[in-house]
Amino acid sequence: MKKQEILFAEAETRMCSRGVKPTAVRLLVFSALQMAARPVSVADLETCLQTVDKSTIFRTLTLFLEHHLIHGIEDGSGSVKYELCHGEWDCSVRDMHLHFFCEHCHRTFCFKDMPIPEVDLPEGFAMRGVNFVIKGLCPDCADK
Amino acid sequence: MKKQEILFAEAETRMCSRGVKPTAVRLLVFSALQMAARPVSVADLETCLQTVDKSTIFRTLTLFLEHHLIHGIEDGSGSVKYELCHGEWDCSVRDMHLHFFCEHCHRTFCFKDMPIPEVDLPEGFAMRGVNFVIKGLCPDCADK
DNA sequence: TTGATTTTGCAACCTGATTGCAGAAATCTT
DNA sequence: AAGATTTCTGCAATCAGGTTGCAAAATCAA
Repeated sequence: MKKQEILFAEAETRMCSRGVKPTAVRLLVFSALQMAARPVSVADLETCLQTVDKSTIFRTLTLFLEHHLIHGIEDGSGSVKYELCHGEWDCSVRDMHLHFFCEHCHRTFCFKDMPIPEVDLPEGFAMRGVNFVIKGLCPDCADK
Repeated sequence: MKKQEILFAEAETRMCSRGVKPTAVRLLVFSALQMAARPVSVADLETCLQTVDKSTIFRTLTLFLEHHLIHGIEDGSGSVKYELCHGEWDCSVRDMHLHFFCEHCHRTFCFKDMPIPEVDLPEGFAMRGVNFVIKGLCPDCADK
């Protein structure tokens, strides 16, 4: 079985388990996310999936978000980035990790092994999500 | 001395100490930030400073940012929010605190007494700023 | 097959951010 | 004080990312 087929099989399983019908386009979008080395924007996906329309990508991502297949990261670049959620059951805070945005090359890095620190909110505040992005210079840009 | 005069005096001192010329408009913007209970957007400032143009507000905030008088918060609402930096010397991570964005009423709260947790970045990454926003429901919206 | 539902592409729109430019205001020079 | 120079501000236009309406295409169900 080829790499692409394995990805599609995994994508299909995952989508079905969350109640998302695995259409051809959705499999394409999902596997693009599987192959991405870092969080990607709608524009990134548009570039690598030339056959698929921006609005369809957008709606697909919205659907994935609603069904907790992916989460979105606001890195301050002006466009939201998306990545697959690897937690077993939901996109809870425990499944998330830190991100780093390089202000020079504008790439966003995942620090997969750095979970979001626990926080004790004041009485009455209920947490449903979190966005923790460190900004600065990545190793490639450190001397710029 | 009236409240407004005290604010202006403080604003002027602060601006001068950071090398920003305290024009009339800048004093207005600065004191609006002083009086704000929570981080505000350009649109918020436009509303409360009807005499000042949006682009001037924008340029003023950009100037304040460059001179570390304020910092910007990306709360995921689509518009950047701004608040005064209260640190003595810079807008370093140590001067910053957590923010909470209510997904129902779209208000952003400051948790002034909750500093950003320390993080150990991988070798080669240099931190210059941070954006840590918790999302969920505030006490007023908790039962919605 | 036929009719209903869902998915997709295209084009248009919206909103916040950003810029070009010219007049107004402040500053400098003599 | 007057003119030259620089800085600041308002207006209008532009840009980019996000979002939606609508109709055609694809899928599903009877």
